[in-house]
Amino acid sequence: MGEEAAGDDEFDRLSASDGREIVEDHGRVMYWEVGLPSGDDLTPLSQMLVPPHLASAFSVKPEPPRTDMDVQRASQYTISNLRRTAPSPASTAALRNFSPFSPDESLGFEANDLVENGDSCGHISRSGQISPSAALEEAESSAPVAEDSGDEPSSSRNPKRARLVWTPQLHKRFIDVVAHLGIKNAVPKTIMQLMNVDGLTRENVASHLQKYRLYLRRMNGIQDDSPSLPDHLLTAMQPAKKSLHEQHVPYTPLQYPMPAMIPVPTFGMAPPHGHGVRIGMVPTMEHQGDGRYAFEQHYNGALGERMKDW
DNA sequence: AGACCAATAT
DNA sequence: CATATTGGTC
Repeated sequence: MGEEAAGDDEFDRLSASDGREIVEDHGRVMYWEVGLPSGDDLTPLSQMLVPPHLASAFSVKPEPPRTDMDVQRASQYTISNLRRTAPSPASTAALRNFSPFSPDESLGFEANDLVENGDSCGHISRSGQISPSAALEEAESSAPVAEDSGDEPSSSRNPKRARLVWTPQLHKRFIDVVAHLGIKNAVPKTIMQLMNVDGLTRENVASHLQKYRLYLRRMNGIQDDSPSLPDHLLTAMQPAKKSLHEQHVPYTPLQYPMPAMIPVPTFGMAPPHGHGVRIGMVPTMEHQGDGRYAFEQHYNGALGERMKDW
């Protein structure tokens, strides 16, 4: 795993409510934009890059139109990779924050996007399609949010939360956090806090943690590395690496400042082979005494990929 | 009261 | 099987 490779210094808070302005803390990012064409000079998202006739002439499949959400997602992915790649000076120890986009404002847009795209599994699955393995190892993306479309159970104080689906991204976050805290500190509440995922509850984490522990237990009992065990699974589930300094990790280090990940509630179960885009609606929110925000809901990351056997 | 965690329920 | 809920314990 990337271990603590991801360091980065102070964090830059990219606040792009609508995709353009990049506000950040120390003017660190702005200069990247110097000299770049302005938005008006760029090709509109709606415009096809390859003209239809050319596409057909070369048997090129037309690219699905991109939406702001797509762009943001791609941007996050890029940032996330940059962070991991860039060797961080000293401050390696503590994993740093990364906060692609401000969570706040990001509410409105995806709801529509999702709705309109209803079934076009095309773009939604993108994040998960980066390649199955990639999805498990890298990609961090936000899950689109879907408002309960025409759902009754008043969105407000609905006591019934939809079942959370631990997508590979969510699980990855979980693993990262657990790995970062020692086994000692890896308890539900702390994990939940560090994961910083909107709508994720302590109960959700506790349950997952229980399962994870069982997995670990079963895992080291059977050191057998016969033929099975698909690599990526191993990678994903590897026992938390104890860093040399995990002993005392109050809170700080690993932090996912923004609630980019969104739990994916669903009602029905995933069809045999994942693919349908399930839209879960989640009622409401509510909250734990300490610091978390309320929530949103969502649709399923549609990554057909589920965690297979871990 | 609140958090953990294992057991049990859905 | 994956998650949620429960209940005993600290």
